[in-house]
Amino acid sequence: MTAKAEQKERSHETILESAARLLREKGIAGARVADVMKGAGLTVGGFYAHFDSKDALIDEALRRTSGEMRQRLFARLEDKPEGDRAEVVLKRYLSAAHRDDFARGCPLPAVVGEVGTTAREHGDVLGAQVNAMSSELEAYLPTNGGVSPRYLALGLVALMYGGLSLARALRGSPLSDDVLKACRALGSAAARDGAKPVT
Amino acid sequence: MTAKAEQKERSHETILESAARLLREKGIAGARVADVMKGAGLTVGGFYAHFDSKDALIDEALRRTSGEMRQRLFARLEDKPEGDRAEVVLKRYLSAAHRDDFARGCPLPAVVGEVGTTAREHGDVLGAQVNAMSSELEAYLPTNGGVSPRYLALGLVALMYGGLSLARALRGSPLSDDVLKACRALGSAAARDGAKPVT
DNA sequence: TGTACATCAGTGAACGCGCGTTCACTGATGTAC
DNA sequence: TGTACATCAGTGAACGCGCGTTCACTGATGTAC
Repeated sequence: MTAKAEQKERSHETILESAARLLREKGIAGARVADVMKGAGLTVGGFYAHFDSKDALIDEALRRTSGEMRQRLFARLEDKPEGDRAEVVLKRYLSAAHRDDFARGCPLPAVVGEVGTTAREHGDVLGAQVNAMSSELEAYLPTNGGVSPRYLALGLVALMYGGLSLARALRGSPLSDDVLKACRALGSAAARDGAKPVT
Repeated sequence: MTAKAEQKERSHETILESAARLLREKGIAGARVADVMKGAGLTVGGFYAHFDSKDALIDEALRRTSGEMRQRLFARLEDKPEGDRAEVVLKRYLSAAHRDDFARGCPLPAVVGEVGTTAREHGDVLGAQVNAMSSELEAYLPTNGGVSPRYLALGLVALMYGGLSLARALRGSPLSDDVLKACRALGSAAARDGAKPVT
């Protein structure tokens, strides 16, 4: 590959990293193309040599950030006793550190609301990420409850996302820490013992 | 009161109702002032005779819609056996009907993400609404679990909000119904039996 | 190896558009005498 | 009761601003001979 092409690849990667950060900090609408390029040390005009549109960038950044998040969330679980692993995941996700680390954390709090209202076009990509997260969690859940691990995992993902999302929106208020703590308690019980069937 | 003043009050109310609908359907940024006024049968220019700013309108609409939602959510519970009431609330909130009824449903899915990222100025109003919802739910929860009803209620609010929010973002995909069902299962078990303490 | 031309990553200004907000104006309602 | 003036809810156009996207251009890199 030529030096020119290598340079372009590096720029593409830098732009994507900048977008990944801004997407998590400011959401879809808040991640402006000009700001993304500035964050990558470039100017606006060059953007369209790297991505077809802002929407294409958002899709790619959403996949990237979700993947990164899963890696961090499920990393180094072999050290932990088998029965504790789901709880470890829950505590990592619902920690004050994760709440405060927008730039490197889970992208869901920044994008789910927009996808539900004004950014429906990212629904498919979002669905795939939610499904991937839930599937990975499922492997660490007990099978002794009345609810299948798949449903238990989906419920826990909703609980985790909901708790983190509220905690971020309410950060600065004591309620924020309370929400995290409450979700850890609720989630840990279910992750350990399973959940009962619903009618 | 003069007929003129009465007319103005009616207009104020109509504008607020229009805003309440648009806020829930399209979020904070998506609820444009011009669209709100058009929805009220008026033109843009008159808006500032009724509200100081768009932010003031959003705050008022957020309080209004949250209040309405609580009323519907906790209505007619006297008919139900005491031990079933929290589950009834959960099922109402996490129903497909509620997911599909943006205009009259819970405003949280449309606003929490924005408040966490680009609309911090509504954080206080949002916090008060979350607190009100949790407090009202708390009254219907058992005290026999290892976790206080207050924490159990906060966790259930996060689960409900998270489940509805994801289900709305994923509507159209089978995953959407699965998320609702999973959250009902997880929530019902906790609402009935309490939850265990967390370390 | 050297030279002439082609390519193309990135620049910076401009485009069209839509937003929140302002403002001069209108005409129906209200008030003073 | 009638008349002259004041008020003010609502109109519609304009303002300043920022967005995503386009485009003519630049200059370093790559290619052909």
